Amino acid sequence: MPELAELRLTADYINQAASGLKFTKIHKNPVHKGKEVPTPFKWFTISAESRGKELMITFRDTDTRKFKRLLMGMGMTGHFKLTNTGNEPKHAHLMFYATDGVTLSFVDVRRFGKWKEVEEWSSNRGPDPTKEYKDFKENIVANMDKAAMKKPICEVLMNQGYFNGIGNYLRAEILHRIPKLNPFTPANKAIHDHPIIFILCKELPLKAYALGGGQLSLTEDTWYAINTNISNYFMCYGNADMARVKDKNGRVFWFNPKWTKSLLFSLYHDA
DNA sequence: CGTCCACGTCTAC
DNA sequence: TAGACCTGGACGG
Repeated sequence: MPELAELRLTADYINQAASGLKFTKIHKNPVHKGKEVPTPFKWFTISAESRGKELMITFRDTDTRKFKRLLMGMGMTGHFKLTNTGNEPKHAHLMFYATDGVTLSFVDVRRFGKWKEVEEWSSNRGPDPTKEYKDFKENIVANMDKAAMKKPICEVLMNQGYFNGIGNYLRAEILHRIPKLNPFTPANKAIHDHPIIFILCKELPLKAYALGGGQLSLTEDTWYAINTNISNYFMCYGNADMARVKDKNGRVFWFNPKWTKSLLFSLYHDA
C-alpha cells in the first residue's frame, strides 16, 4: 500500500494502534535479510510519521524519554498490523511486542520493505508535497535547470529527489488531470507551462488519503478501498481505455491515448 | 500446470 | 538500462 497517501495512513495506523501500549521487545523474522533491530529500551512507546514514501518510527523510553529512530520504506506490499501475540500475520517480518498480549507487526509479502536506524530522513529524497508544500515547490523551482528536469514529465514525477511520495498510480492520475499537457514533454517545460502540477502533487495524494482513511479503519485494506470503492478517483491508472507504455525503468505508464499520435510519444517510444 | 503482472527501490555490467 | 530482489493472484492451456 505504498505511495504518499498509504504511507500517511500507515503512520496513522501505527499511532492509533500503539496508543497507550508499552512495548518490551523487538524481533525480526529470520527469513528477512534486513538487519536485526535491537530492542532499544526495557519499556518503550512507539509512534510514527511519514514523509513522502518514507516512514519514521520513534521508540521512546517510558522512563527517561530518550528515543531512537528507525527509518522504513514499505516496498510494494509493506503495512502494519496489530494482533494478539501469537496470531501475527503470515509475512510478519518485524514484530514489536507489547506488555498486554498484543503485537504490532510489519507485514510485507514481497519483502521489498527496508529499515535502517538513523537520525534523519534520507537526504536524497525531496520534501513531502502534502506536508512541506512550500519546500517541495522551492526545491523543484531551484533545480529547473538540472539535467534530470529535461527528461519527460511522466518520468520525472517518479524522481523521489523532487517528487517524494509520487508513485506509479499518482503520476498517471496527476498527468491525466492536465488534459492539455503532453506527458512526454520535458519536465522543465511542462512545469513552467502548467504550474498546476504543484497543486495536483499535493491535492491528489491528500484526496487519496482522505478517501482511504474515511472508508476503513486504516488497515491493510486501505489500498483495496481506494481501488475498488472509489470509482471516480482512478480515472486513468488501471483503466482499460487508457494507453500504456513501459518507461525506461520498466514501469507501466498509463496515459490518455490521444497522445499516442504525438511526435513526442513517437520519439519516446522508439528510443 | 505455466506465464505475466503488481502501489519500489537498488547495484552491477 | 537491464536485472535483482520476492510472493501470490489472475488468467491461459
